[in-house]
Amino acid sequence: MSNMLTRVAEIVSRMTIRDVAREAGVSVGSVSRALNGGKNVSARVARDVAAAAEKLGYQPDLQARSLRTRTTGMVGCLVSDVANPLYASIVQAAEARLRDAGLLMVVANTANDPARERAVVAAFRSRRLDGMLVAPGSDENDRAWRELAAGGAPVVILDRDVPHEEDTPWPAVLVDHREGARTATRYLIGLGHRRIALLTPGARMRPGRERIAGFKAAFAEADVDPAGALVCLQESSMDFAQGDALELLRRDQRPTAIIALGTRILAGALRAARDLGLSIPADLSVIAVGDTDLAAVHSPAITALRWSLEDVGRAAAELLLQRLRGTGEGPSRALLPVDLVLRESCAPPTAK
Amino acid sequence: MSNMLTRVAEIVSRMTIRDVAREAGVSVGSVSRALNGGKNVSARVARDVAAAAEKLGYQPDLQARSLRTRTTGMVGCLVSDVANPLYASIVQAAEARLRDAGLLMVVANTANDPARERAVVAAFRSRRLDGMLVAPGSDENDRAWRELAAGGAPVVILDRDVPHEEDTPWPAVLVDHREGARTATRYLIGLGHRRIALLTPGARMRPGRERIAGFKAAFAEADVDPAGALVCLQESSMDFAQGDALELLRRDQRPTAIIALGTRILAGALRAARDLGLSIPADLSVIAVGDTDLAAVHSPAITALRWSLEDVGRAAAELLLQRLRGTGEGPSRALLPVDLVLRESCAPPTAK
DNA sequence: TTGTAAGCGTTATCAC
DNA sequence: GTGATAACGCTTACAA
Repeated sequence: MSNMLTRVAEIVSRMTIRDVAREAGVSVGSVSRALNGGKNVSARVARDVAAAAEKLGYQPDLQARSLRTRTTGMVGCLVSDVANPLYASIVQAAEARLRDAGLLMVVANTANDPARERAVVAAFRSRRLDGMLVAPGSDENDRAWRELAAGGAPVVILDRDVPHEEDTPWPAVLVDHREGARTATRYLIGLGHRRIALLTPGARMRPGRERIAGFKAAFAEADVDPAGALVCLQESSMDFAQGDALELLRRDQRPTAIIALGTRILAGALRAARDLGLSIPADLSVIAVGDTDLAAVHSPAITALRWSLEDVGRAAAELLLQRLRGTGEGPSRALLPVDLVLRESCAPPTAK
Repeated sequence: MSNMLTRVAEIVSRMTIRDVAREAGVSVGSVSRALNGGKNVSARVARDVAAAAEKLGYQPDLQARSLRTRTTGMVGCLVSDVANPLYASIVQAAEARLRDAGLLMVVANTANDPARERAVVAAFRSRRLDGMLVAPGSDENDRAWRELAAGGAPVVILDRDVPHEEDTPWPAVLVDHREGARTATRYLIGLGHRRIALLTPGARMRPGRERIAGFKAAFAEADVDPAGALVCLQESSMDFAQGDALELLRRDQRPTAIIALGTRILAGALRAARDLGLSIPADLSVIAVGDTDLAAVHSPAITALRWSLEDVGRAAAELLLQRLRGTGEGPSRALLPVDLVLRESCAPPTAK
């Protein structure tokens, strides 16, 4: 019994810097200096302190250190849903880079709920996180953004247009969805398509808005009838997309090509095509927005717009680190390219 | 200029409990009591303090509070890769539950590197996190697990068998992969299959080991030739799986059914079948382990083993919260079921 | 009920 | 170079 208690005590009671100081026969100040900078410490003290720390299994309390240094070594990451592959890869890459820099990452999902966003921002602020990566669910949540700015900690926005004070845009990593959509659309128009449907979730967020803009821009440039540019706003659910696509493909003047976002909407469109006996690419050309497993594995393989989520995460981490170190400003925004990966799902429309 | 400075000062300099005390005309102790328990405070003080806090925009420094209370309000989550959909959903669900309980979650990816695992465990410990959720990349990393135990903070293991001291198994959330694999195999045997291939990554981790055990158990129970149970260890790469499956399906005595893990391996197997002109399910039956988009959307739709990742995350969070609150032990392990979702990819083998 | 003061474990500022 | 000692912002006995 007493044996057990001893063991528990051994395990639980943590060694403090004072214990180390006593063991090494020096002052706490010396221990701190020896363990940190290594500056202004004699070789003897350095050695004794290291030995004592090792012997006692001392591990500094970073929590306490934070109180003094006013830096927590943690950054927050606010996304709507880490389980969404789109965010998961970004978070993954950012975390890797930040951990290499010795920082821990705190994640919080908001499910696109403005109230939660505010709560998370407040929580991050109260916990004094050194910085944050944010991908809000909507661009409109003024109270949250004011809080964000008031926090004083560096912030990097992930592929969103968050409103800002006049002349101080938020540092951000942006993806060039507009140019991507334009390229894809131009490609389809080049193949001879004149009625193309863009299946995308609402224009509430930057990526959707930019895609729609690029889509329309391609039609305008090519000088073809803009009425052929069919924008179909989608809930991000497979069933919903399937229903919508069915309706769309049954029309008299059905589109001869579809540009569909992500896994769910793409899957819905593919199912609809199958249900109607339309073969790809003979009867219908398809381009996926975002290169998912499904696009790559489907037969025929689906031509897709691809951008690097890892790059987004890495760039965001880099931007944040730059601000944290306060080293000469450098660029505060990054615009990442989108590529069109040609596969087997597009062909000229069959004459009618 | 001075205007700007003032504004910056307003923004950056944080209000402390002393500021609130001064503003409200009470002592810091009273402020603390008023803001926390609300116990032993007169209505007047409560009102004045609330007003002062509101007016000054006071937000308590949770970092400082932690130092006193010895609790950080944060839990760590160690996984090999949050971008892996398998973990992403678990992390998502756990985070949701924990945040509801007022806790923040710190994530760290280890890429299955034992050294990183140790580093992460140490970092979590140094930061004095209240508890942790752990899914190691391998069950063998003794130094890390000792550190983990030494930390003293409650730990919940995610679907792994981490070695433990004699009589104190780690609290854990386990998935019944063994029973799942057994059910799937039994189903195929019932359809008449006698040569079945199990494509799964190594047996280094619990899920793989359990699946193999269940697979073999089904053969043993059914009293059919155990030589028909083909275990094919896979890298988790599509190309590799495709090559392997090709080799497998070209054999004289090729398997008439395949059980394949996840998206990548499943995709490889499907491609191999297509390349060889094998139609599913006429020539080859297929069962997916894990219900992915690919399985649901493929034509024919793939019969799959499914378990709830959300439940894993939720259960883990629940188990951890229970320990954190120290409320009477309760069960320390959860075993979650695996279901077989019947779709269109399985049929009796064609006579040969 | 309220105020005072002693920490929590560090780091940083001083004299020496 | 080294050792006291004062913060950091908060909670919590303990006194009043």
